[in-house]
Amino acid sequence: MSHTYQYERPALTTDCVVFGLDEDDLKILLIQRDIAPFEGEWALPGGFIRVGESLDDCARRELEEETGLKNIFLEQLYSYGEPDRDPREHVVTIAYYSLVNLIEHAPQAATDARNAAWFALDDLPELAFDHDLILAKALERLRGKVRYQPIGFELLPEKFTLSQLQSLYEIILESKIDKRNFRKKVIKLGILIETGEVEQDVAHRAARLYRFDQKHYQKLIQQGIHFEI
Amino acid sequence: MSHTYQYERPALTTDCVVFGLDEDDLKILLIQRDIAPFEGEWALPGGFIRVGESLDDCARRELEEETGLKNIFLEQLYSYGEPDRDPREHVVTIAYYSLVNLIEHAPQAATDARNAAWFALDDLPELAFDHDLILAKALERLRGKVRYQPIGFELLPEKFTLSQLQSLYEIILESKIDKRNFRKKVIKLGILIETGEVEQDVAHRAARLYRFDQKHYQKLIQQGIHFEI
DNA sequence: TCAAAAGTGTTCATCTTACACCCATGG
DNA sequence: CCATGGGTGTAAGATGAACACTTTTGA
Repeated sequence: MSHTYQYERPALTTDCVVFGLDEDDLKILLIQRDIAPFEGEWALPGGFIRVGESLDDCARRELEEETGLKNIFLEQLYSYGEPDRDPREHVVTIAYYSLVNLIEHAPQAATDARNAAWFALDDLPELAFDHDLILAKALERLRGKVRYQPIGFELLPEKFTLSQLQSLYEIILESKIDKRNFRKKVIKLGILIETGEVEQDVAHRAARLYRFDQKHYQKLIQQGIHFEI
Repeated sequence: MSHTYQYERPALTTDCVVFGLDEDDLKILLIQRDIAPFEGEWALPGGFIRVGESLDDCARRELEEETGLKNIFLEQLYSYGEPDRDPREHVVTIAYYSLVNLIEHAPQAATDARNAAWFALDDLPELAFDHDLILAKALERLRGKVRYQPIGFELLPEKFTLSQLQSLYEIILESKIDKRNFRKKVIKLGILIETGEVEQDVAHRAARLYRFDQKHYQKLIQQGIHFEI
């Protein structure tokens, strides 16, 4: 079964930068390629777009097929189409980035035959294709966006402590934040709900657990409130 | 001459939202389609990507072919790939947006046979395909970005008055700005150079002309200075 | 009782906002 | 001399940054 067109067409793929957060590192999920080109090297999960499939659907499908991840935060990042970015032929890729919380989505290997693994950002292998470029763009987007949209919550479990939230910002933005000022600020934003619960099984004073107030956040946005951390 | 592939492939295009600014309106440049589908309707300039051509190159080429515009500010916006966005077949488009200054790039008709025209945003015709969606995204991007990156200067002539600059922000952001506060702010940013010249042929006190200081801006960015208007 | 992290306010400097009048020019 | 937009400063309020000690808990 083959398909014929009047004019040549580039091939089309999606690729996804998956970010996860553990205790003290921002990590990304990579797949070890089992076919040429770049066989044996590490690459972003992704694959070819099917006719009749939307870009978002493709990105989600490939992610689930290659890593087992589903129902996660996913957002389009940028499209790459330099003619020589794939040595086989002209391949255009629509890149996405995704945020998952490593506690609920364990860093286990992939569901199918491929080898998937989490890598800390400062301990990355060489990446196949132009995936280093894509990763750099994703990081830039994450660092920019986390400051004025509450996407960071995607990296945390549903209930979290203020220290966890602060640590998230410190890790992503690579800078220290003053504890008292940080707490004043996020509390004043009014987008956190105190659950009334506290941490369990910690060897020190247990911290209060909070949830992100999605509904109230939406209301604030509609009122044109400018959120910034 | 035809081309055969093992798997079906969506077609690939670029489309571009071109913004221009005149005295009191933000305008966009549209092309009247001369072939089906949507024959006779207005659409964003754009067309099919050639194999071996980068996405940016394609956007620039199409823009020049259809509107005569070249050497202008152009930036990738977002990619659209809903399978039914084009009634003919599955077409994925990489959307761009562009900023031109209407004084140096006159609102004349296109170079080739097509009919091109500038429309004020509040007086738009119905757009072909999902181009209304793309336009909305471009506007959102422009309004967001103009506040923290000096892209607005692309919409002005090389030398401009502070009133023109203020008017630009008022038009794009659709809100009034205090004259004294605005001037204090942009002067303090230090990214304007006084040319020493003044307006000519105006029926009132002639305003000073300024230029955007690209080099100094780059230096500030490298120092991590956060620019905001 | 010790270690480890949670939790909490005040002060000072900076930035933002609101606001009104004289100036220069051409017609 | 008048109409038009150009150009300028100050005061009050809001926001951001710096900073240290007490509390709770489990080991």
